[in-house]
Amino acid sequence: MALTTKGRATRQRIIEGAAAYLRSDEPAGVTLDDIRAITGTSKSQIFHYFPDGKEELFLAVARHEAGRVLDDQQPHLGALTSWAAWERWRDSVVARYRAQGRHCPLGTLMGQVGGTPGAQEVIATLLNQWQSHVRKGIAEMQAAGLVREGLDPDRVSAAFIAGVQGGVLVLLNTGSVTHLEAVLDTLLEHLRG
Amino acid sequence: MALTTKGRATRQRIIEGAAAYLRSDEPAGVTLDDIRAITGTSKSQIFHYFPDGKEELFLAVARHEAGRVLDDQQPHLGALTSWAAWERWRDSVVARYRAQGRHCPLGTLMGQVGGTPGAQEVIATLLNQWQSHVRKGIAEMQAAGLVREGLDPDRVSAAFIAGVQGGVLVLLNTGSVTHLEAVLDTLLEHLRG
DNA sequence: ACCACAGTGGACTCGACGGTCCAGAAAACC
DNA sequence: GGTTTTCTGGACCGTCGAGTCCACTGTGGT
Repeated sequence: MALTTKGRATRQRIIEGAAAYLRSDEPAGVTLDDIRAITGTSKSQIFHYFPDGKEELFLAVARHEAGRVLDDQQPHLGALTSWAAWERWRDSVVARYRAQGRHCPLGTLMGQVGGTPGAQEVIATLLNQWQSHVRKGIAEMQAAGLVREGLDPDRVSAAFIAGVQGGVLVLLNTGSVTHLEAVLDTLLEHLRG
Repeated sequence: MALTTKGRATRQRIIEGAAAYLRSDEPAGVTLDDIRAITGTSKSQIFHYFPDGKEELFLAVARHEAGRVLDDQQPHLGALTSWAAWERWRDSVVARYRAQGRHCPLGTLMGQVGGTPGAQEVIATLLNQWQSHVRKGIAEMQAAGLVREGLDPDRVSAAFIAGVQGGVLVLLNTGSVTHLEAVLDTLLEHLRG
């Protein structure tokens, strides 16, 4: 599929429009027709740019959103080299998900193309990158002698990832960020030793 | 709706059949027709016993499954009064979800009746009960002087709940229990001080 | 100017699924 | 035993949403 300038623009408009839509309203369940309406396109355009239809489109949107997840935590996530930096990161995560509230673009997407290999790959990649940032942060703190020696960066970073995911999950269901804060603070306390 | 003995049996058969189906196969997405086929009932029976249709039925199944979640952790979850008991609990949680693998009956149900108040209430109740068991365990360990004094049972139990949820979420996506183990072990280590 | 191909609109098909309806079987109750 | 209510089977309906098709328009190259 050779895309002209106009074509690329339309394709991008579809992805970003869908992403924006997911981030705003939307209780649960997006249809191609929703996206069509939101982005001011026609059926044929969607299938022109995403020949495999729903799955291909949703995966593209999911990748787009997955990128945002990490971007929204920058620059803090990329430089966890001091306790102050860790605190800032903690705050940015809490703020981001508090703002997002009960909506979860990625969650909604996964609800529709969940089981497919492509979807799992998107999530796995996101979690891996996320965890490796945290792991790197722990290792650096360790190298600087700021963290108890006995800690396994692999294990603790995995705990952070699981904790954040769970905190967000609880937020999605209850609307409260206390669990997210609790798990982050508890793990940070444990890091401090 | 006055139910006869036969009626109660049929109603129960529908709920348990649906629950069993969710626990076994099922990639994502259950239909009333699936349940009808599995349980050997007819359309009219389903709407006879669950007049509000899909939502009412799925909520009943969700309540049924939510009960199992806690039951499967007993008797350990109810008596977290020693480190050995905590270890047994940890193992039972890991074992339960390892066995469950990538299926998540409750998750599937939530994917279909997710946003409704009823669904959120089921989840909120489950999380509350779960957390209060853990909180009680922490308080008892504290009272027995087995845990560092400074800990806030509320906060740490919240962290445990978030951690387990997140660990399971990662398991669902990646198929690996390492995150669940990591977060449980890290939090236990933190409890030990 | 022409032509080939990308881009666009929108009507249409087709299947899936939730929900309705009614007629008949089986209990329960007197 | 007869009547009333519950239980059951399954045909039927309406809607919604993914994906197809084709006719038309714009664009870029020569």
